[in-house]
Amino acid sequence: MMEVVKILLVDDEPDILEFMDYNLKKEGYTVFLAGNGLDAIEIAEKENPHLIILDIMMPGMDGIETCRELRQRVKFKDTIIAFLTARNEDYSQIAGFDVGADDYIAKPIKPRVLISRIKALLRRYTESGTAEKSISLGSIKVDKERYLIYKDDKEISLPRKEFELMALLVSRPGKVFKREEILNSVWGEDVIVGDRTIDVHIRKLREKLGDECIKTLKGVGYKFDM
Amino acid sequence: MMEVVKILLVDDEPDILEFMDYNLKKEGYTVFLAGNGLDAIEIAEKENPHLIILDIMMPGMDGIETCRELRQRVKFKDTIIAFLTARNEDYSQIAGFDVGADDYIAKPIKPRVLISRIKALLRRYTESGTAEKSISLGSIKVDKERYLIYKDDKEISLPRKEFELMALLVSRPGKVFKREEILNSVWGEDVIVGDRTIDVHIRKLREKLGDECIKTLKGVGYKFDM
DNA sequence: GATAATCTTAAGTTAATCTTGAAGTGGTGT
DNA sequence: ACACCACTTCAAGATTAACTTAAGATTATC
Repeated sequence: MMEVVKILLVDDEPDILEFMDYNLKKEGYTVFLAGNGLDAIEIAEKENPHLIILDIMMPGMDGIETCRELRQRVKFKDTIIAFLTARNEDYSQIAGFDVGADDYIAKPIKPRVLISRIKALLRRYTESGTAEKSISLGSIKVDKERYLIYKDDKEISLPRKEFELMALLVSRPGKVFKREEILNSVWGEDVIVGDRTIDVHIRKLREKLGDECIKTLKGVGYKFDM
Repeated sequence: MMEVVKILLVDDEPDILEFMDYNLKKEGYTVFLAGNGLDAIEIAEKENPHLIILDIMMPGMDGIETCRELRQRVKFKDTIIAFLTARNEDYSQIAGFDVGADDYIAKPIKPRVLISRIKALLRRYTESGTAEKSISLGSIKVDKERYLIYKDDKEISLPRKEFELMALLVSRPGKVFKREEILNSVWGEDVIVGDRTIDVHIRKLREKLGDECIKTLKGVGYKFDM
């Protein structure tokens, strides 16, 4: 199960933000707020929300534009994006779906309807199995289904052991994995390989993904950290 | 593309049925009509519609009840069911999602919104790759009904195993299928065949469809990718 | 039942990936 | 400053999985 569900709300009207924020927090969601499209993208980049709710009508970059912008980054390929729309905005709704939105929610918002919709969206997300299949952190995304790493939207294909090692490190960012732990999960309990093997694989990863992201803790192990 | 899309409309008000019928037929959908829940189930059983739009408020068996009834049959597990709901029917909407509905559409219905919603629903269906009859990607199209592959509009006929293997890979483009998974879905759980068998079938596919489209991930499996 | 098509296997070949040892680097403690 | 230790780096060699081919087994078709 998903531990913490992060939702990013984007609307230029503070009242609406506050209202939704209140209702969603009450349900136990972690909520982030943005008042415009640019802020939204920035926060999304940092927080990797599971769901983004975008108001269509906003000054500056509108919801549709923001959505298009988000969808261009692989990182948000699997993020659920829903539009918030005032009644009678026929055209916007149509354009919205073409831009890759997953749903739209009509204003005025009724709390129970809102919650119900969000649950439905998240359920769909979880069921499609996307959740556990890919993890993204900062500019790096690990897609276990495709066996691909994305770095700054560039696709990087890694050999099996390297990929599995990477996936392990990324699975708990910041956690230090002892060499012992790494051996057990990537190589298996009973496989005997020398210590150099890990080093070399780490080196290959650093070569391909940049030196910064994997840190060495001398005498302890390695950790993934941005 | 899906050849014929069948939609079943269920409402007790003939005006609404006629109105939606007109608009959907204009878009090229094949439409069936039912005036109540029982008829709806009967027609659904016979026609296997891709999408069922149910009015919530109906005399006798209401939309929610009908939906629950439909969802109990495996046959309709993957059918998209949407509710038609009058404004302010808060409670109904919530109950609707719990019953396994995929969306709801608010009355009064506006043609463009209706069409847009339906397209979005069908797209979601297509993308999740559920019970697809034909899938096309780039220059390749797989028609499961006719057991045919088209490449650049050229018809290619494949032997059964080859076709099924191809269909499996194409069903989730980009996903890496492990040899184990391939064996289970193409050959069956309990059939024992050597590992080389898969290789050979893959080779045959590459021979006929070009080397590029099926990629090998050594030690993991194969994936279809354009 | 004969013929053709398809499927499976075995064997040799090729290529990607993994592993290792040796030499290099840098920090730490005495 | 020296020695030690753990990690890094490199490149050679080992290993493993996949490719290829052809032949035999099986299945469908007439």
